[in-house]
Amino acid sequence: MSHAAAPLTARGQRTRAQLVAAAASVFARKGYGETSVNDIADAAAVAHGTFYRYFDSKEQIFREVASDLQHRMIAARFDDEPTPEFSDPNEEMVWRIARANLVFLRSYRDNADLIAVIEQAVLFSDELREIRRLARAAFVDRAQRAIERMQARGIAYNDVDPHYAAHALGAMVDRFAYVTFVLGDAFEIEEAARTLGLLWARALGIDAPEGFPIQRLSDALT
Amino acid sequence: MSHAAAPLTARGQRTRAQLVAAAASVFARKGYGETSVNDIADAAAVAHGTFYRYFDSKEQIFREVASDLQHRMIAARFDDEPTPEFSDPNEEMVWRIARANLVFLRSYRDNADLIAVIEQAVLFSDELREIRRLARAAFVDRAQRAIERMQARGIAYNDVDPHYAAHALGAMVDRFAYVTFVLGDAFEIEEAARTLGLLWARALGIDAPEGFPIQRLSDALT
Amino acid sequence: MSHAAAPLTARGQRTRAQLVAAAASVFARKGYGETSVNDIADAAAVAHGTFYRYFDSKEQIFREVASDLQHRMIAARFDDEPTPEFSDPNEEMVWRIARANLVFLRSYRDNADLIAVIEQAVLFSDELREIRRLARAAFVDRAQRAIERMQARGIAYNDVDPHYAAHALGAMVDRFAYVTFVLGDAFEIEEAARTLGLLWARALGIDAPEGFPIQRLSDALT
Amino acid sequence: MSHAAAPLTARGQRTRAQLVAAAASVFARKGYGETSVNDIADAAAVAHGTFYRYFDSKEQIFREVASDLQHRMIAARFDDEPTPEFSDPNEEMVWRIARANLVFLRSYRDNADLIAVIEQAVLFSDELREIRRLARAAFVDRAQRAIERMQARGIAYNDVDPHYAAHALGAMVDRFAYVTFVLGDAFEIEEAARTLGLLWARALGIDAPEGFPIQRLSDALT
DNA sequence: GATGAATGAGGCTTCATTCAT
DNA sequence: TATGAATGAAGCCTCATTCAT
Repeated sequence: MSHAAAPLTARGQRTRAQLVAAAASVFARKGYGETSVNDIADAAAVAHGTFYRYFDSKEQIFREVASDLQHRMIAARFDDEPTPEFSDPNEEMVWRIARANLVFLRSYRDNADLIAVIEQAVLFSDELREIRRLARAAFVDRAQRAIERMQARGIAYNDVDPHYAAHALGAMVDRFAYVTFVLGDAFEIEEAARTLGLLWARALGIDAPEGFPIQRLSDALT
Repeated sequence: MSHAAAPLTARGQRTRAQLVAAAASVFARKGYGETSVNDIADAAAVAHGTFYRYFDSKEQIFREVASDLQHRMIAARFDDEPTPEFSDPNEEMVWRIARANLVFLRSYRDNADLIAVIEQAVLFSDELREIRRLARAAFVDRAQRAIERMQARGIAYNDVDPHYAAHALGAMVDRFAYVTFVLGDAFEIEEAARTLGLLWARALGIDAPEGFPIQRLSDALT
Repeated sequence: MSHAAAPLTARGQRTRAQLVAAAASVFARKGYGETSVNDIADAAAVAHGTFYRYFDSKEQIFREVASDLQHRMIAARFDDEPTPEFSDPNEEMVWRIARANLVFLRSYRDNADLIAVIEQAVLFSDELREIRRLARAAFVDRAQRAIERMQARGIAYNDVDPHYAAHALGAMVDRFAYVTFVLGDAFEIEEAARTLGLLWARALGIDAPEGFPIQRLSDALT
Repeated sequence: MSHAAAPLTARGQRTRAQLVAAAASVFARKGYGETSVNDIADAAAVAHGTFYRYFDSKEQIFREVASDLQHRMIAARFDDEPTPEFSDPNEEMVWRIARANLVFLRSYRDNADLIAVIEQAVLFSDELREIRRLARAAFVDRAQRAIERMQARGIAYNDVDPHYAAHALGAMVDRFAYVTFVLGDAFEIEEAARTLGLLWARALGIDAPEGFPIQRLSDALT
């Protein structure tokens, strides 16, 4: 807070950005607890004290790093690509779901180390927990509204609460990504996106008969 | 060096057990990083130095605490209750799934604080990660085999890989519990078990028509 | 290196004066040790680095602030008001002494915070100690000469060394002011001046019989 | 506070005492601000961390050192020596006052360095200021009661408030000692005690004619 | 003249671990 | 077996001072 207000010169902004980038890298590599302010300053190639010109504490820079990542993750998840033409609307829906999953899995994979550290830190920072909750909510709310629309149109079963269902299915993808990219279980990413898409769609009651072709999915995103 | 092998007197065993119990309590309350050996010794009402007669390090006692919990969680998940009679086999299947979820959610809830800490610690201990992986595998393997049986009997769709599917659905329940009990999002536990059960069954293709009654579930488990 | 000699532009003089004023205020409020160069620069509304264009160190500006105050204190102590007419020369003498005390107590009160800080700093700066010694000497010498005159005229006892006595009585007033205005013991300022005046006069042997009226003192100084 | 309750073994008590002694010595030599915990630990010949087993902070050990000294000073001031026989009661009174001053000056001299540091620190520690106030009060109250008795018996003038007078005269001695032993002005200690005694007595109105012999004072105390 | 960025020495404190009793 | 004293590495943070613009 003491530093938030200071308008910075170009040089100052550069140094600050170096620190943030360095912090992201070091946090991802060593985790929150094992990272010292010294490590960050070293990685940014500035003197120890310089760190404190821009941040009050290790926790503060971590919040910034975490917040940045959340925003990038949300942006990635919402950044729609053009949808190819489908004759069958259900097919299109499954395609959309699977594609969203693929996008998410890819951006998760690209940031897995840092995500893992944030996941860890969420437990001892209320502020971070709130940031994380908002990021989750942004995604879950969207899914929830989609489910509500499908229920209204009779495409999805009406006997599940859209809020619960959206949370559960979001949790499925989220945790699958965690297990895959953080804990290192071996899954193939396109196959995972296809499977998650089918499970998700069918769980809601969307008619997605066996043998559904998901091939065009990866084609479209390569 | 390693204290594991030393045979202990009755008094020694008592002291050791005190330490483990105290550690579980303190870790749950303060997290791994914030817990000091001093805290544990204090909580166990033994002198600081006594700790090191029984454990080589803070990490070692944590592994023991974590391992204990995993075993209890696995045991809870597998500890089958008698199944009521069902005329419809699909209904029975959904009932089994939902009940398993309920059992899991309840044992998760009862240990949420400690689970959270373990989840955290998994990231900086290979050994802990392995313990966690095994616990997950025990559950996922079982689910996988169940899916394989259902696929073989034509109850479940054959176009998803049972391994992927089992992982994904396990992840769904796991993460849902985490969000609910650790991060504190407000979900009602029986409703969650019912929803997760339906999503799980339908995702695989099990015919679970709308309005499926799950009432008997909570009856059976109260 | 030394900035004292540099001739300054009008703007420079203004900045320098701002720094000195700001320093006096901050030192008074926070003490020497707790005041940082940053605090001073902030209070003067100049950039951090600007400070070092005018002063070599925190100690240097403090010496200037302290020295300024000493000079003002000395000036106040010597700045004679017109003496009212007295028929009794002893009465006049007590009046003079009491009035000098009152003047001193008042100027002490008005600068108590800063005086306190200087008192503190005297201990770790030889230069400051010397300034302080000179200020004290200016006052003590005057008192000493007055005592010598009174002894010569047979008004005061001759069996005390004027130097010792002047020091002791000066110390009395000085320390009384410190206890009152710095440490915060509750004394009423006019009553204190009256008491100190009587004690001072009688200590030297000046005939100041009981019930000496000091009323005109406060009248004259209001 | 965290350490106050711990009962210490003999070895622990030894170490603690070493630290206190070392601290007194270092504080006296370097002042409060310039003394680091490291300095104290070094002087006590213990490891840095050992300090924190016994004290929470530099401030805490300083309070203990200061408090110890105050108690010793008070004890010295009150520790009465046998009074020689006097034919003249006024002479005896002056003798008592002068002797008290001499005792005080001597114990001040023996601890001047540390007293100076405490005087300094009083300004930024409320707790210390309170300790100091109590020590002063103990002395002033005694003097005040003595003055009241003398006024009642008609030995002292009744037109000064005993509380003000006691404070003022106490301040005189206190500050004289400070100037002499801390700031280093050159005064001879027995002569100072004699002068202070005469000034004190005469200030109150005690009849102490010129040429009062104080010789027996130093004889009695050597 | 003024700015604010950068430096790095130095202080405080914690705590996992070892040791003497 | 238990105790609690001792250790010292390691981390966080401040701030007087210098430097480039």
